[in-house]
Amino acid sequence: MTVRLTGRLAQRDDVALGDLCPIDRALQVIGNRTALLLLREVFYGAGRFDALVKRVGVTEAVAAQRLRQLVDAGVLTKEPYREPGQRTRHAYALTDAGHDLLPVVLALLQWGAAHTIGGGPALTHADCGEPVQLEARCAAGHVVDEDDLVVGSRR
Amino acid sequence: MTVRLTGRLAQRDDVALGDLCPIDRALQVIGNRTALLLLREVFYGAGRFDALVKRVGVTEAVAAQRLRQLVDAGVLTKEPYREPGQRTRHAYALTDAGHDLLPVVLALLQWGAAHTIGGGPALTHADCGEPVQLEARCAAGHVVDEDDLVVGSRR
DNA sequence: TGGCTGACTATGGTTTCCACAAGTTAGACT
DNA sequence: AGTCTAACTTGTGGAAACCATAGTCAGCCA
Repeated sequence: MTVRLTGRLAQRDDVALGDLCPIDRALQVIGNRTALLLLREVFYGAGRFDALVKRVGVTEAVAAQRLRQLVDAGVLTKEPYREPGQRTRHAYALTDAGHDLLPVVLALLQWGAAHTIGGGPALTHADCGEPVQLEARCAAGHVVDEDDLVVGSRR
Repeated sequence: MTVRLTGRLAQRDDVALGDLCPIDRALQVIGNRTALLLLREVFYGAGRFDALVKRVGVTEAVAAQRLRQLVDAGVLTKEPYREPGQRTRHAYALTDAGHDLLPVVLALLQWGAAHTIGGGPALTHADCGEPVQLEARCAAGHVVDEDDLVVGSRR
C-alpha cells in the first residue's frame, strides 16, 4: 500500500502503528538536545572532549555519557591522535552513519533560523557563493513538494 | 567571518558559543519525542485528537500538553470542523512554519530507515514514481556536499 | 432530561535529562 | 618518584518527560 503524504492515512485502519516509524528509532539515538548539539559541533570540526564540552555548554558528565552512546550507536568513533609532546588522546569523528545525519542537522538549522527569533548563519556553496537549502528531489531530478510525496509501506 | 563546515572551527576562539545555534531554538519546540511523532502524524493527515493519541501511542495527557505547546509555538493551529450529525470539533493542522518542518521529519525518516534496523517506507515522487531523497542545493542548482558547505556567522 | 462520546484535565509515580561538585585515571614531563 | 592535566567517573539533586488511572466538560441525540 502507498499513500500520499497529505492523504487521509490516519483514517485508514490498514496501516499498523509501527509501520512507518524509523523516526522513532532515529530518535532513540539523537532524540535529546545534547546529542544533536554534540553532533553539530563535530560537523563544525570539534573533536576533542574539552572543546565539545565548552562549545555545547554542557557538563562533562553529560557529554561523556552522550558521547559514549553516540559511539555505541555507530554515529561517532574515537580516533587516537597525538600532538607533539603530548600523550595520546582520542578525538571524536563522524562515521558514515554520522555523516548521513547532516540533513537532520541542516534541517533543524534551517528551520530554527527561519522560524525562531534570532536568525542564524547563512549557508552558502563554497564554489559559487550561492545560498544553500535542503530540498527533496526524486531520482529523475524533479523537486518534490509536499503534495507530491508518496509514502510506501515497505520496500 | 565564514568557515567551511569541515574546517577547524572548534579551534578558533573568535566564534561565540551562541553564534550558530538556531538548532538550540528549534529543539526548544520540537526537541522531544512526542512532539516530533505528533508532527509526523499530522503530516500523514491525522488531525483529530483521538487519532493522534492512538497513532503516536502516547497518553492523552501528554498529547494534550504537547499539542498545546505546538500550537503556542505557531507550528500547529486548531481548526474547527463539523461532521454531519456531530458537534463542532477541532482538528490540528500545520501552519506555514509547521509545513516547513517537513525537511526535519524527512531527514529523520531517511536516516532512521537507512541506519537503524527495521527499514522504513519508500519515499517516491507521485508524478514519476522515482525514489525521493533530501539533498542540499545552492540557488545555482548545484548539489552541495558536506565539504563544500560554508557557514557564515550572520546574514 | 439524561446518556453518550470526544476532547481534554488532574493526580501520582517512574524514568530520563541535566547541573553541580568532587574524585579518579593515564601518561607525558621534571 | 612525583606533578600536572585532559578525559573522564561518581554522587546528589532537581526538573522535565512520560505513563496509568480517573475525572471533567461540552454538546448531540434519544
